[in-house]
Amino acid sequence: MNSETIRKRFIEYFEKKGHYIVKSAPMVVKNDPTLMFTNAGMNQFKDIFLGNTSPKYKRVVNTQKCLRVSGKHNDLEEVGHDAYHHTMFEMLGNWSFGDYFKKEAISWAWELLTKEYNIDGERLYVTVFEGDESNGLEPDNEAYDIWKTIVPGSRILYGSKKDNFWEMGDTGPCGPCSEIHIDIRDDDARKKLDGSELVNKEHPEVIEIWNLVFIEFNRKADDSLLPLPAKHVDTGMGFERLCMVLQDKRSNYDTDLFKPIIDRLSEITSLSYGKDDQTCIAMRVVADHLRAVAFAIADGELPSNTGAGYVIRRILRRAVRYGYTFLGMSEPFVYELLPLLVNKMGRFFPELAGQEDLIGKVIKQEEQIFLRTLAVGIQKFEEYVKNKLKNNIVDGKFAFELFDTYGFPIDLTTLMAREKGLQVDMKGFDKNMKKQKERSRAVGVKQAVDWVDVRPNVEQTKFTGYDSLETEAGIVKYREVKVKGKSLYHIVLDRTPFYAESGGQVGDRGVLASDGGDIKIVDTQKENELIIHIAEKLPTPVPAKVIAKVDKTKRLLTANNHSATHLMHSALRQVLGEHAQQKGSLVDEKRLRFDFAHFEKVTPEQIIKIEKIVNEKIRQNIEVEDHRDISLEGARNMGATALFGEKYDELARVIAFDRDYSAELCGGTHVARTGQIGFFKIISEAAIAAGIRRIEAVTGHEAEKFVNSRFELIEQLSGILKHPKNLKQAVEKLVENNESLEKKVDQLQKARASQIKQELIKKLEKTNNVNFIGATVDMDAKTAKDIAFELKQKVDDLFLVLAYKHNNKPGIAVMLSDNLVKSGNLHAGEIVKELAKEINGGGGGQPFFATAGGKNLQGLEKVVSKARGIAAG
RNA sequence: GGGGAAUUAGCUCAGCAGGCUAGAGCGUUUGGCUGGCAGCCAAAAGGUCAUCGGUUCGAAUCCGAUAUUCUCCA
Repeated sequence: MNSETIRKRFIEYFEKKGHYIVKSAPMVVKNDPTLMFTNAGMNQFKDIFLGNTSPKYKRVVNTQKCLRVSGKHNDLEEVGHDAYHHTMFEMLGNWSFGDYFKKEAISWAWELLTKEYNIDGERLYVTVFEGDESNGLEPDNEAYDIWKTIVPGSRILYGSKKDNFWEMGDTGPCGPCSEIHIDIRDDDARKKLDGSELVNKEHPEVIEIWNLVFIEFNRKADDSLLPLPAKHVDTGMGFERLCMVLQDKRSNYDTDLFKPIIDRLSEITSLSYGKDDQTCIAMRVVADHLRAVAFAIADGELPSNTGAGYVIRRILRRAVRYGYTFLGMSEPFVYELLPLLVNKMGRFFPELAGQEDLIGKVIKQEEQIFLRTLAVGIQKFEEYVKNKLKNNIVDGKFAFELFDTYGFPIDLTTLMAREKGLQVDMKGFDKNMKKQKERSRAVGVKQAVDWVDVRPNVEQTKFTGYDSLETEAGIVKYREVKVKGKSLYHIVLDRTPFYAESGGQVGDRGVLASDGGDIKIVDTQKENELIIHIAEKLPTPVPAKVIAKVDKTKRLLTANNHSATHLMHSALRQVLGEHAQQKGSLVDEKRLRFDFAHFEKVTPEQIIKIEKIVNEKIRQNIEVEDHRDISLEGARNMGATALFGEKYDELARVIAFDRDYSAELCGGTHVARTGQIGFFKIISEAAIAAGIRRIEAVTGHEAEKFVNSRFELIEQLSGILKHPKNLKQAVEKLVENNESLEKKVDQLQKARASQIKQELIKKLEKTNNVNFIGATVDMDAKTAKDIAFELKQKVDDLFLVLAYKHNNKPGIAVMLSDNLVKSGNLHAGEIVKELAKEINGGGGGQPFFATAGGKNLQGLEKVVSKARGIAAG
């Protein structure tokens, strides 16, 4: 059975049992401070479990793209070394939100495995929760009794809290779970030792394939458990592992999901898979990481040097590093594997197939950048070995510097050291690494505190901000959050006009007014579906009722920019082509920033065209069409632009300005009529990544200001030039004149210098085989230096002392011919120090040329006479 | 969000225990030689040493801020 069929069967089975099919949420998580990437199937339903929102369907089935590379689940360093760890994987799941519970979940799981997938039931073992006294939890006898009707007791095992009690995190929904394990050993091995002995014992052939979680508690910050009002089922079955079992393989990497990629790798590298250990590991690493990176980019997360983008960069770099070290690849090659992945998964995940070009380009460029980083690191290493190596040990501090500053992987340093018969001081490296981590962790620690409930049982904040900017509201709950020792307060209301940051639009500011005083809201953020008002101060007592007022000016200006963004998005596609899709955006009250896919610079002509179209639409004063709670299907029929990597509910909102021109799925706030935007002006266009460009633009008042400032600049320039008829010509002429004048000044200065030189030569005094020139002159240090160097070329046996005055400060320059320095035991630096005493100063320099500065102008004459004395010996 | 590093000619970089009035290779231009596949020889042009400020007699070099880029950690 191939992987596509396996996935399809799962989904269709539960669809038949009344489950609604939900699309995989994007792998990259937005609006959740605790999570960067989706790391479990339940992530997108978290709000339902937490009671922040009510489910639209009680039964749901899905396959979820997951990435485990950071935080609690970090599998990155494991990947490649065994047959089953992955960074990115799919989690198949069926869900019940307050609907069916243990009985159905268990019997359907059994039926699907043994009937649909034809797995031999004899090979399956199940586990149930044994209870835990410290939490006062009973054994899960209910699950045991249900299983007892299906499998003999000898194949039902009790498991500990570690294996059979599932928790979302330190706090939050949790409950006992029941796992299904499979024994895929051969018959001989099974006869010798019963599979039940090997369950949960890390045996590679007796493995868990499905976890059925029965969520019934909420874990509080004080570690106590509260029963939930509704009980839920959350199941997760690793898709890659299931494919391995059903395709009768011993490694996930032998399934049709990975084999084509590994075969191609074999071709490219001319190395065979399955022989050398290092080669196999490297190929698995590459095959796995390709998937993670490609899907992340498809979800809109580009490699970068901060946050989630940095994690993506690291994954790709790990692949390149293994390829470089163990597969001999010193040119980009990962991107070449992409078409195979698209061929395997592109049909089910259109975001992948639809952006193949872009993903390939981004990967290729990223590979090139990293190979360059490696080359620099190798050079630094060679230099170090040549110049600074002591006792054949590579200093840990240096190894860390290579890693920390130049991004050179430590295992490559070790490898290169070994090739030269050197050792790396790993203790020193670890010590520095530890310091770095402590530094980072010391700041930005967020303390999670439980919410203080003011009025429980309010399900979800009602957002009223599309229609009004002021509402009476009640405070539902609040909490204090400490960031960097500073306290911030999070407030949740039962209804609010405040727009929380999302879809690129910044959060609202404003006040919550009450009898007890106003609460100033500095920002509004979303945590999943929860709208959080952020304040720096909270009055005591915390008022129960407030009037929530949004900062109107900021909101309106932001709306201008947001609507203009939509108008521009359509204009971009019209001018550049349909590929110019949104890749990111930021809208606030000052400007709009828009990133989109495009492979070359947008020409000035195209910019003008885009501006023209947008301004045309503004002047048409189009009324907004605001379709709320429209079905996804309906939105699509309207021709609404949906974006990859955005998470949308089943019910969407469509914002249209002239339906044929612009219709987008959008949750933001917009103008009532486009005329309100006033004027649109692009102020910059630049590349930000491979195939991604960024436009910044302003609207209304800001745009006016921008144009005016340019206009003013021209006026000022024209004014400076006394308002010529043709400004451009006048400037050109000015530049020309300036050039020729500069040349003339140059000539004159040279003439003057040569005149001074002549005069100085006239003052030459022959004493003691030395040609002494001493003079007090009026010039700056630079000129004195110039003259000194020129005289050195002209006069043999020169002993020159220039005592100069500039800006009412005295200075001395001493120049000696080379032969005097060599034979005469003279040193300009020493001489100038001695002379400087006369002007209350100090100085120094090289043996043949030195300078000094001081304070006493009166001493200048003395300097010359004293110098004459020295020259005379 | 925090730490480290880099920024010098069109390109790639050297110079950085303060002081050779800023160098190399490639590229460009000019002249000469030469029957090619990076031809050879000679010469020239090309630099606010990222920006701003400070220390100093003197800063590409030391210090601080800013910008951009790289990089590690969270």
